[in-house]
Amino acid sequence: MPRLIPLYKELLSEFGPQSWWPADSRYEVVVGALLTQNTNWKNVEKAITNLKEADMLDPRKILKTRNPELETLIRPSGFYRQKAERLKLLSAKYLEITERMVERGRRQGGSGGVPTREELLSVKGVGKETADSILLYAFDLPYFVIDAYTRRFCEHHKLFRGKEYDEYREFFESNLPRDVALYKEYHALIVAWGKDVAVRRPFGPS
DNA sequence: GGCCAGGACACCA
DNA sequence: TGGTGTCATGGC
Repeated sequence: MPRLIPLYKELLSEFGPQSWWPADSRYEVVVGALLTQNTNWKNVEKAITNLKEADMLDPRKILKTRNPELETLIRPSGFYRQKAERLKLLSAKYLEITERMVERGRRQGGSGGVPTREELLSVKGVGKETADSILLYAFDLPYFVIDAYTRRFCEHHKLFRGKEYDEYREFFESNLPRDVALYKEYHALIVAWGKDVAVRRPFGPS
């Protein structure tokens, strides 16, 4: 466990609990995960607010809406044409997953039918980071989310040096207890750290 | 007014 | 597999 837990405690005491993901529902997490791709979270908030005010934060309603209307609502999040298209694809998958979970629960009692990483990755527009964000923050499954901040964090603290997304993910997952709450908070804290570093040292890490 | 943000994908060699 | 172009808004 190369210093991951001590570092976690340092981050927690410096930045405090982040309590991610900021959302009122599971579907809102999914929507946010897609809209935040290469975009400032502030812009995503505007888009989600628009969807809420239009009473459109519902996968069935999204699927029934024409693209131009959807594009107008999510415009602040950028890349709005492709995101509108992909939000529909992801909403269809979301319905498939949640209906399956309900059915499985009814049949067997309890949980089951949760999404797999593969089925999320099969949706056009859902890459590894988005898939893992959904698995972790929307479905409480133990996948550690890797983003640009996480790579910088590893570089900065000389924890690990790799190139592939999954190399980083496996580094964290194999060196931390398999704890969903820990995964959630750790990733959020790394983002808080990354934003803080960006403000204090605008010309890059180190 | 330029740079970048909680990426993903297509296309090319 | 590695590099490059594309998608687009809003804040600083």
